Amino acid sequence: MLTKAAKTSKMIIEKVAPIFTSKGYSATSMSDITQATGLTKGAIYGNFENKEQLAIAAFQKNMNDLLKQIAKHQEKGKTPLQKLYLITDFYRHYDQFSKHLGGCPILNVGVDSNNQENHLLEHVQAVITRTQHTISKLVALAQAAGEVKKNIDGDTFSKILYTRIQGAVFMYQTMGDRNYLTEATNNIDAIITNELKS
Amino acid sequence: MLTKAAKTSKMIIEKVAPIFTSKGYSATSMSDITQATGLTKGAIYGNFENKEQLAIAAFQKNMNDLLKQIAKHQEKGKTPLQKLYLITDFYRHYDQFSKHLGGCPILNVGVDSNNQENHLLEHVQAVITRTQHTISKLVALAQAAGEVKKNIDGDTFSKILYTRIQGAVFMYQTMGDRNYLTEATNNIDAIITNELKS
DNA sequence: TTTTTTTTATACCGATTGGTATATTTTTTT
DNA sequence: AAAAAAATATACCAATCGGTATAAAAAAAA
Repeated sequence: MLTKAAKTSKMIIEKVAPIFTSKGYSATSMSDITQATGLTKGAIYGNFENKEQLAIAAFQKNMNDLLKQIAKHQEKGKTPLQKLYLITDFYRHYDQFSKHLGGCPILNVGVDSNNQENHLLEHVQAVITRTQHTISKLVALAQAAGEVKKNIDGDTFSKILYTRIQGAVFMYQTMGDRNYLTEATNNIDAIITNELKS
Repeated sequence: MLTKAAKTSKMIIEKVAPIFTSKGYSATSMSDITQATGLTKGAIYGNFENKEQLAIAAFQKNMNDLLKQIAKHQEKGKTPLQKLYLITDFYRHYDQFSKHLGGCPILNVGVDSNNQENHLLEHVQAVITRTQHTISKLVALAQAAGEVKKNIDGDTFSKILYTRIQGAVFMYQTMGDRNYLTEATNNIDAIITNELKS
């Protein structure tokens, strides 16, 4: 069973995560946090060391949600190649998912924490590296299964894919036009079909 | 001749612009501004209505610098197609240029001002729209000159180009790896050569 | 050069910032 | 149910926030 403290911490993180993601670290105040949780500062600081640690916990919660959802979305695919298509398919409808996260945490926290004194950037970098690695391994599996050409470099492809998706996410968010997501994901699918597929 | 006031305003903007771009609106304080300019708050508020107006002026200064530099870089090209290649070439070395702007103002201010109460986002959107239009017109000129296939849609291409570049800029900034810029620009050049060129 | 206007510095404003000591309440353990 | 432990609320802290009234200084106009 979860202790009372653990439950409260979880509740705080859930309420606060979308605020940090949408407003950014600096623009999110402790009073935003007490207001959103219905708790006082004493309670918040009883559960978290300081604002930064809370922001890190919130980011990790977002990452957990995101990566879990991507993994779940891939379950529908049977072969590695199908799973690859399902990653782009996840981002095709990323507007719906990111909405309840308060925007894309990778993009928002990545930009927000750059040139800042907090340690959030390192966490963002770790997730990006990890995700690219996942895609790269998927390509390797697809190659082993004979679905993808052997001369394709998985690392290079995963970087291109990730870069293009994040570009589309940025454009979607700042222009408010989800067509950027559909255009980019459709285009990546075409690349997979035309250039990767054996 | 420039009046004293105009000179001071210009100086303030120049000193302050990279701070706003790198730290973001909310994390940039008035004391950051007085410190960077060597002036007091009285002088700042004598030249600018408030913090937001100063941030807008700083953003517009950055945009002026950026668009002017892109235009200048294109001068080396004689034909519309050559100018198109020179746009991607500018972003190939965008790390050097953006450094003295405090990062990419489009990316940083675009993300930072999302879900915020200030009016910066609208300015970012206007610049993006304008830039995409410039690229689109360049494609039309290249088509008129017989350099680019007639069936290419300039608007679609400019969106793809811009989205990919901003994705690369984001990845460069948050991963600290300028390879993302070279990879993306090389790849776009390949698309121009293989798919656009007639 | 004197007067007028503009620009800047000083000193302040109330509000809010992140954070904490302590008392009270609520859980958990016994 | 009583005692011990943990979690929360209250009240506070100094520092800083963005912003302003006013007086001194500097520039522009006369």
